Parts: sequence; C-alpha cells; structure tokens
Amino acid sequence: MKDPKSDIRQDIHNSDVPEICRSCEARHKGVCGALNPAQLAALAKQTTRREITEGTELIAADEPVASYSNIMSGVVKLSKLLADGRQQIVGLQFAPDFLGRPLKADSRIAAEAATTVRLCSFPKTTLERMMKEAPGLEHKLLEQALNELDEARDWMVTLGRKSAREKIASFLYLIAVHIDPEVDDLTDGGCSFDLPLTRADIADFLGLTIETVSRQLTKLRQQNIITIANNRHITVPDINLLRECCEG
Amino acid sequence: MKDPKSDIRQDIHNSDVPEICRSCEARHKGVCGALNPAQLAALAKQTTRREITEGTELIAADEPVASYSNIMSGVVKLSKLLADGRQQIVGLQFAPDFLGRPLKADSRIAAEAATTVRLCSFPKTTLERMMKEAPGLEHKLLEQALNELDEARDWMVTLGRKSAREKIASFLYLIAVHIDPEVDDLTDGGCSFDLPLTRADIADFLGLTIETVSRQLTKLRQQNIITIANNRHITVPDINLLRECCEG
DNA sequence: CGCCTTATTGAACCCCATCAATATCTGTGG
DNA sequence: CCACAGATATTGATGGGGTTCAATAAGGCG
Repeated sequence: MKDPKSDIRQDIHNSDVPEICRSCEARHKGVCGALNPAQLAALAKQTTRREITEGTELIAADEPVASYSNIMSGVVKLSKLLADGRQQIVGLQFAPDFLGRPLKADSRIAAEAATTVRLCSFPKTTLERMMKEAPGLEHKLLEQALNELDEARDWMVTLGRKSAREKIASFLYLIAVHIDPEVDDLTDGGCSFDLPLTRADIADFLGLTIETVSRQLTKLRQQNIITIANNRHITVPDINLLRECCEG
Repeated sequence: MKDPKSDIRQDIHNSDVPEICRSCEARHKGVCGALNPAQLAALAKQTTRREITEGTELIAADEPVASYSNIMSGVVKLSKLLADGRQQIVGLQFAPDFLGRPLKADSRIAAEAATTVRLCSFPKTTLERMMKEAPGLEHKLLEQALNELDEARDWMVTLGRKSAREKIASFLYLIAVHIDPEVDDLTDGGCSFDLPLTRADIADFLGLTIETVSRQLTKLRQQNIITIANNRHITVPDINLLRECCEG
C-alpha cells in the first residue's frame, strides 16, 4: 500500500532538513512534522518569514487569501464582527499552530496579531499540492481542526453558562496553560505570565464589557487569587485556587 | 503517485455498491463518499443500523466509545455539562453527518438523540483501518471538522454578543436552514418546520433560561414574524423578516 | 377525562451594561 | 529627569435585560 520511494526519502539523513526549519517548533508539533526532508526543502524555498507588529491584520474576513502560515511565536486572535460593530473573538492561536482556513477560499474570520508575531508563510497552492503528495499533512490538519473544535466547544460553555467571574478565571487559566508550558490541568503551585490581550480584547473574547473585565480582575486581586503588575503581568500564587473559580 | 489498483477498483460498476448503501445520503454528501464499492461492501458487512428514540444517550461524556456512526435521519444534540449541573449544547448534527470524535478515545462531549434518530454504526477499528487505505476518508473528515468549526465559531458570536431576541431568531433561522433543504441564505419567501428541541434544550443551546425562550418566542409571534402550532410547529411567513431579527 | 409533562405568564430581584469621571500607563520631547 | 498628551484601565452611579421564584395554562398520552 505504501509508495516505497517515500520510505527511502524519509530515511534521508536529518542534515537534509533545511536550516531554517531545524529549530522550528512546527516541524515537531506542527503541520511540517508530516513532511520528509525533501518535501521540507521544497516548501522552504517558497516560504517567507516575517515578524509582525501587534495590531496588524493578518487575514481580513471575507477576503480570499493566497497564503497559509505557521505561527512561530506570539499570539493571533481570530474574531468575527456583526454588522453593527459588535465583536466576538472566536479563538486564539499560539505557536506552532497553522493559520488559515484549508479547503476554502475565504474564512469569514478575521485574524490579527495580538502580540508581536513571527510567521512562516507559504503560498496556498504549494501546500495544496503537497497535501496530495503527503497524506500525513492532511492528517495533521485534521488533528488541529479537531483540537480547535474541542476548544471552541469548551469556550461555548464559558460564553453561554458562566458568570463574569468564572469567565475571567477561565480566561486567565487558558492563558496560563498556553503561555507557560509547565502548566497543565494537573499542575499544582503557581505561575506567572503576560496577558497577550488588552482589556477590550478580553471583553470581546468573553462576551463582556471592558468595565466588567476590570472589576472582576480587581476582585480576584483583592481575594489574593492573582496579583497584577503593570496591567499586563499576572502572577497566580496557587493555580488550584484559580481553577476552582472557573466553575463557581 | 497514485496506486493504480485503487483506480481499477473505483471503476467497478455501480451495482457493486451494497444494497443498503444505495439510497443512503452519507454515500453522497457524507464520509462514505470517499469509499469505492469494494470498500463500501467491506464496511457494510460491519455496520449495524438502528432506530433510536428521542432522549436516548448515544455517547456519554468521558466514556470511551467503540463505534462511529453516520446519522441517516433525525437530529443529534451535542452537549457539555458543568460540575454543578449547568448545561450547554455545543452543536446539533443532522443527516448525513458523521458522529464521533476521530483520533481520540473519549470526546468529553455527550451526544443524545434530540428526535428519533436513525444511525448507521460501525466499529472504530474498521474505520481507522480504512482511513489508512482510503486517504479520501480523512479528507471528508477534515471537511466536516472544518465545517463544524465554522459553525461553532458562528455560534460563539451568538452566545457572546447577541440579545435574547437575536438568539432566538438565530436559532429559528438555523433550524429552518437545516431542516428545510429549500432554505438557504439567499432564499426569499416563507417556510415551516418542527422544532427538534424542547424549550429546555433551546435554552441550553442559547445560554438562556426556559422562561426567556418562551417570552421571546411569544414576542416574535405577536409581531407576526412566526406562528406557532402545538408548541413545536413553526411557520415563518417571510424568512427575510426573521433574518433581520438575527442581528438587531 | 385525568394525570403528568411541558410551556406560558407574572412579579421581584440581580448581575452586568451603560454612562461618566478619574486614575494609571506609555512613550515622546523639552 | 520631568512634563505632557493620548491611550488604556479603574472606579462609581444608575438602569435594564434576563434570571429567579411562583402560579397558571396548554399539550400529550394513558
């Protein structure tokens, strides 16, 4: 069932991996993990790496886009807009996530750099050609899509059924888990991180107003569940206390 | 790059399609569309078809499940539960959707028959084996996952940013589009359908209470945007009026 | 018809939004 | 280093949309 030629290719020595790919996270946990050195080299020829400043629009809703990207560092926010200006952030993406809507010209979702972001971009057509040659690529995309679907559905519970306090706690916990690789659902102890979003963005992510976000953060601070420095830097002395706030 | 053997298989005459698959929607729009007649026949040997009554639990959250299914008719609701009993419905599935969480043992989501449901089920292991033989299967799964992701994100806007009235209108519109195949985003005129959910389910889908759902339905009725018969049957004289209610 | 479930309607309350004022941060230039 | 200005965040007062609690009505099925 397997093409023997590709087996040979995959045995090519690691030194054939393009230099820029060697230390890239996307090659291990990201979509590029599905490519062999020769395919990586072919893709690398077409890639452009960019550092993008906070606030830059990466993908406009409704506009067809000609390239996909891997996020190498930073945080990207995905958002949707209603006609009257109300906004909802529908997802956050971190390294080494794949950015773009496969199998469709327009995503109907806007993507914006929430922090400084480094991207590794390549033409849509190149990736689509490779999807036919390397079925593992499609598998990686399926994995990410299903993970994002799980996350989106988790967040629907937060949006639909949680109080403002629980929403804020859930948000802080989400960021803690994604920013600090040491933290996961079982961790004890404390952690600290910078918020990748402004209060306005947090409000748009949680379906709240800026004022409510601010008030609830203040309350969590007064109850010693978090400390805040310079508005953006959060310290969580005991992650379990925060976790308890996520569901009442 | 292509395995010539599979090309031959795909040219096998249509009469080799298993009888039970011939009139099945999943073979056209669903995942089975990726299988050739021989593969369909192999899968058909392992499938069981069941008719399931409203209210039956199909998948329990956290419990590993040994089979996947195609929905042949009816509506399945996917829901999540908080520890204190608060519930959020995170998705609705219609024929010919694929039911189950690929690539993972437990889905952390409960699935329940919202109406009478007919399923075509097959062992997980069988499908996983076929995914390796027929890359098109994975492609179909990716398509559905991305569609569900789009839908989930659309709904996040509804949950996070819309008023109760807009939520109810959005829900009615969603059902109209999915139940009546004639209706889509561009349709004019009217339509009518049965609600597949109770008021309690609608509330859990929209992040509201039963009472609010009821009050908003009453208001829409008083404004002649809908009529209601027997609590469940909705008639929409002008779908455009309803559409306008979805965003204010 | 009678019972039970499901849905509607009413009244009071509360959480969060809104509007408004003040405070803090950040970066720039004197 | 400080002063200033604009953006960002906090805090306060008030009001409204949706929840909660409670009672009534309507549907569904024996």
